[in-house]
Amino acid sequence: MARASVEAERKEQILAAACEVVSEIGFKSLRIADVAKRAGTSTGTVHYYFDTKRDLMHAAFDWNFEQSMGRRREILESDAAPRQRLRDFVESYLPEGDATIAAWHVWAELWVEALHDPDLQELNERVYGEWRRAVAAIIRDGQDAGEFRDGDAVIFANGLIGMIDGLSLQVLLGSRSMTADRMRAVCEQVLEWFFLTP
Amino acid sequence: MARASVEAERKEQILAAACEVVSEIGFKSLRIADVAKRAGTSTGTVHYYFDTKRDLMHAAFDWNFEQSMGRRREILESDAAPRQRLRDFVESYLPEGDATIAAWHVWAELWVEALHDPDLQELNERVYGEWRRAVAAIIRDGQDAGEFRDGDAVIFANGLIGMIDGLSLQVLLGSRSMTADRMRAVCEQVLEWFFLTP
DNA sequence: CGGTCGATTGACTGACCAGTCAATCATTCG
DNA sequence: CGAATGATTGACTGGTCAGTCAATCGACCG
Repeated sequence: MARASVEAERKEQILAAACEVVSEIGFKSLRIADVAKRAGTSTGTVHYYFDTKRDLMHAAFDWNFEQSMGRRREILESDAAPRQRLRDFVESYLPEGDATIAAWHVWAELWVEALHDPDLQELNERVYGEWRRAVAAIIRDGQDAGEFRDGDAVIFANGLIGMIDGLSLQVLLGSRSMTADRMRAVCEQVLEWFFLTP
Repeated sequence: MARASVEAERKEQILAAACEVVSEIGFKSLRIADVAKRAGTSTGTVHYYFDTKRDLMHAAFDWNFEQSMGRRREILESDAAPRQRLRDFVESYLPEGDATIAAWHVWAELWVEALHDPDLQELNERVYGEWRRAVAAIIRDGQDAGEFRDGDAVIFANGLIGMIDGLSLQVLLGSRSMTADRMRAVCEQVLEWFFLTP
């Protein structure tokens, strides 16, 4: 059964292609034919692995998240000081560099699609939960170490993540008043207030 | 030329209908026929006033913003204390109540559409600029009155607005962990840190 | 070698919908 | 009244595309 690997490999190709296309032209404009072309295959093959466009996109959104999380595993599992870990985490989400920007684009498309799709809301909930837990854990570590301000870690985490999402959107929109550098400055300022300077 | 008023009135009907439909089913699923039906007219009439779907949606996004701003004029121009004005402003953006939620939906659709449409990016830039100026002005008032923490008012404004955007998205997505009430709590906490308690 | 079956292809179809247009209606004005 | 012009209608068209399918390929095995 050497062919079992073909399925996984081909699916991965197609999902990566789907994410690239979504990031470049948006979900609304995406055609199965675009994905097939990008994946170097035919529309028939795309449909062989994913019954409907909706199935394909759900899988692609899921895959996009797994990839993003994978890229950050190192930071989250690092044993650096809480301050550094939180700084690294925030830095890694700044919409800079092709991979990060593309992942943000896909993520933004998911949000809007999810407004009218309970299954995607579920995916968002799961993913957002992972973020929140990861950030809250760092914050609790920092509080235990006396490095961070006291207060409800979950509220801090929600505020920080929300801010990152909102600012990233503006950066992605090419705002002249909110560039990645300016976003970095805002985030650093917020972290500064949050860190206790003994 | 009594008929000049017809144009404005009909356009308004159509734009309002377009926003309702976008908010209910999303831009991607919106059909001109849906808008026509909602406005109580025909597809022909919609096309009589708006050449293309794109024209219609741009005008609708614009209209949605004007309406939102209109609903907040009272707060922004109030002569209440800066603390109260900032609280009222934040409160008015919580995704609660049909009108506010619908406006947020439309706004979210604009964001994603704008990722691939420079004209809409321009609209976002204009609108976001107005927000930022309004909030920064309140913050400066508060700082001058010695009620708010010192620091760059623009950075504060950007951070606060970004956070509101990001949190609102999660609320709109029906997140169990981010309800309007929880968002209110996060915002209040942030404002609390920001206000000086003499 | 020839049979089996997973994988791949792309032409095709049926549904959908933005935008057009010829016809009709309504208001104004000479 | 009866033209002229603005407003409205909805049937229709042309193009688009998701999903289907019959044909083909090619790896593996007996």
